[in-house]
Amino acid sequence: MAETYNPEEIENKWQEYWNKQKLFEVSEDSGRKKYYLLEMFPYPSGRIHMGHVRNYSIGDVIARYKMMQGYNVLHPMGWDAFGMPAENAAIESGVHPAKWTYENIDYMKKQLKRMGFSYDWNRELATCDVLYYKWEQWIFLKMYEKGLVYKRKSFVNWCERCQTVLANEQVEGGLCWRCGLEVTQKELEQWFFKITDYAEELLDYCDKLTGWPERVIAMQKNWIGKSEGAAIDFPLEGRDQKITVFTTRPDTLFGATFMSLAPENPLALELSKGTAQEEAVKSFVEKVVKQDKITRSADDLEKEGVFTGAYCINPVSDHKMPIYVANFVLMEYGTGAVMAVPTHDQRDFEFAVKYGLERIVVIQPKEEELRQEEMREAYLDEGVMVNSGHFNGMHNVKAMDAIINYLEEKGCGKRTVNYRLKDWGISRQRYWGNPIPIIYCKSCGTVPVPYSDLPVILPHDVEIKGMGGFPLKDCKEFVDTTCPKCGSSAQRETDTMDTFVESSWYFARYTCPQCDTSPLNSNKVDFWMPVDQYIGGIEHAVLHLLYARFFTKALRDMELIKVDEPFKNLLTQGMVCKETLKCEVHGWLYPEEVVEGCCPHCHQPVQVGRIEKMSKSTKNVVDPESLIKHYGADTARLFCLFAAPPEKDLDWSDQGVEGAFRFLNRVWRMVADHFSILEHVKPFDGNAALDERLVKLRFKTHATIKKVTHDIEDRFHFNTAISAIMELVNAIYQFDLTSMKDEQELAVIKEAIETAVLLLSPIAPHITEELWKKLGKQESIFKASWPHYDAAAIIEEEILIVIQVNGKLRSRVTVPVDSPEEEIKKIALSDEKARKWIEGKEIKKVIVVPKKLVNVVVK
RNA sequence: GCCUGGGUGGCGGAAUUGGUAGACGCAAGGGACUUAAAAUCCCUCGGGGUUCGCCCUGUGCGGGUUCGAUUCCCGCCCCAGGCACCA
Repeated sequence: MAETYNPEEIENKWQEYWNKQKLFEVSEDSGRKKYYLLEMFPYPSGRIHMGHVRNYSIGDVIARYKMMQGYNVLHPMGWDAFGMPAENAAIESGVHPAKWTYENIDYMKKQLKRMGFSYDWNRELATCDVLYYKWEQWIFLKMYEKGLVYKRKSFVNWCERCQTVLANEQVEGGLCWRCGLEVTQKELEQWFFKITDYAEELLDYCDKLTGWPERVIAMQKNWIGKSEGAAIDFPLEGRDQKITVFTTRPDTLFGATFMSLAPENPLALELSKGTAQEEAVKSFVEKVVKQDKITRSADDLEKEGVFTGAYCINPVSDHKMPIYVANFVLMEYGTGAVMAVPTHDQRDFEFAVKYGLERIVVIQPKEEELRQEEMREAYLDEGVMVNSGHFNGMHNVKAMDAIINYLEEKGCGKRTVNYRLKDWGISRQRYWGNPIPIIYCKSCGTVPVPYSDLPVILPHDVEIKGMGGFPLKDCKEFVDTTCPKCGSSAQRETDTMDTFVESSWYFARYTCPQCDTSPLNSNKVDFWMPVDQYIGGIEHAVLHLLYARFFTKALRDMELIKVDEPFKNLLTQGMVCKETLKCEVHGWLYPEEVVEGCCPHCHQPVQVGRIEKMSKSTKNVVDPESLIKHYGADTARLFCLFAAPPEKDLDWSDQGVEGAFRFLNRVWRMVADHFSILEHVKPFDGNAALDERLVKLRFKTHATIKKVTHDIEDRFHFNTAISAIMELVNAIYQFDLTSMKDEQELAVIKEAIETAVLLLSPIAPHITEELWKKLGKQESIFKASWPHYDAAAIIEEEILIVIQVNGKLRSRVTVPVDSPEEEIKKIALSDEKARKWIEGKEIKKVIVVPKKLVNVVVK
């Protein structure tokens, strides 16, 4: 009896071998074509999860496949190591974030190694290492020099009890996630990156990213949110001042009967000052500004407002427009002021009805006549201009341009483009992040840290408390410094950078992770960039990918990099999901808790809930480690790749894993049970006549090479590639090797087996490496080249032709492949089964599709 | 509301350019091997009918184009994701 498949043993063995052979270490001085494959790096949370297993398995197949195709493959891995969980761990259990992070990295690195991924570990980087964040500070300073960084006041979520800033995702239903107190908005000085400078280019290049999924492009475009329109000035009554608004509907300008200001707009308080409205405006503004962002943006928020007591003048109609403060106007979009056209904007309509404001119809539809007093809602569609001075009678769409031209001539407006995209606020009042390299001096003001003084080292000994103050602010040794300009005592900036900053350039840093003379070594970065294939979760479709694109353009303009875009091709993989179990009383349950289908606490029957993303909170996670322990890394990889195509969500199935394991055992036995027979057989070289059975097997072998190559190369559809390999293995199993003596037969089978093993190797690298050796090979299977199909072997002499009558399948016949159309037609018409459906009817037409089918149309 | 995807057996999914719908796997059922079980191997497996040859029907729903539609077009329903008082 041959040895059985023991994944643990062989996986460890080959992982060590690859490591010793330095199989995956690459450099740029090679004559081979480069291929840069990158998967999104993980946050070192403690342990890898199934999402990582899936993401990195997909990447590893491509990396190994490209390697076997002869490419010089850069496949790095590292750690997105700054961030809040480390700080939370410190608050909860007193571990220092650095210790926590590095211990997690150690553990997760072991787990990744245990999966057998083909990383060049020499290039490993952790973003919390001084060497990495030093150069990020350098980039920050460069951006500061170029005017891409600025500081301004901005609102943040603030918890008064915890005395801390909260990220949007830490606000749960308007309450602080930690203490449950109502979250308020607090205005703080914040650092910003001027991503809006690149808005147009970021949008423009969306259409050039042909290797990106359409939906990601759509999301990015959506996020940038370009809209074209006009900026129009409204002079204030009785003051030498004006309000500028942005509108996409300049055609409705004659219908603008009042003005709405955002509560945050300083004009709101300014205009009401000294009027009877002052108090009302003040209390309204206070009330709205205090609300948290979630309550504020609720879709059922009642439209409310207050009159400011001031008026402005419609520049085209000279109409006197009351100025209101309204809770639905956003300070962040446009100018924080909106011209209100109640007849042609639903929000303005509702507001006007509520406060009894004037409505003037300025666009008339063709079908009916609008009367403002009968209108139940705003009219938003096209029509003809009315009540609009000399624009009357014009179609409103054409009038847009005409009105803007008119405003430009009059000097009270201009054509404008507005973006939804806002500048990127990067200030975080956190400890575990990259310190912003700025110094504040009483006499010199804001002073950037000189390049020669970098890095600004994040101090190790700080007290991390759950409540009150920012850890860095309380660290005197860090804060107190001297001004680089005048030498007098000064204070350091205590904000750290958003962790999205680190992930905005790590892909470039992988090309030269040790470089300490510059953020990027130009020879290396120019050799490897752009990333040929980037793989990661769809959850990063907007922010991370947009920021990384922005950084690449900014780095390009600093002449640190030559490419315009970082990622040539993008694959966004779906989530890993699993069935959930729920007790009506006790909530989510782990599968192992459930006793005979009942809740362990109340013994009520457990409901099998819907399939949801694996998550600790829904208790439907599967730990990769136990999976590997039980089945090995190859089975884990195979299952993840086989269960669904990468871009779709993957539904977890324990039986599916079992099936993947079963298949690997089947492959194992195919070789291991017969290797004494096969070891010294030379694979068939294609130079002799074979009997029919062997011709068919050879056909299958080479057709499988063709299909698997296509599925991996052009589609990343590993599930169909695997099923093709399964078919080949099934075909090989049709032969009884033990009783086989014919050399030619053995040669054809050996060719088939070697092919199956080769094709499977990027997917299940350990088992195939072992079997490759058993097949008598000396070198690693990953030094073998990817098989090419023999075109001659997949030429068919006879092919199956389908015979249809009136489009319905009636018969099948086998004909010589080169049969002329007339011949096929004749065969079809005389076919016994087909004749039953043709006889007694008039043949109207016969369609012959070469090599496919014949369709006889009868009446 | 707008923008993307998607809807195919009991389940995950195939069908690549308009040409045999359901590859491959899972589950289920049957059989072989075994004292027995596991493992393994073989067979069946959309629904309905059947004289076991086959026949009818079937890819969310309703139309259309075509010799022929899961695939293309129009209208609708449902699901998932993203965006959203964006002026």
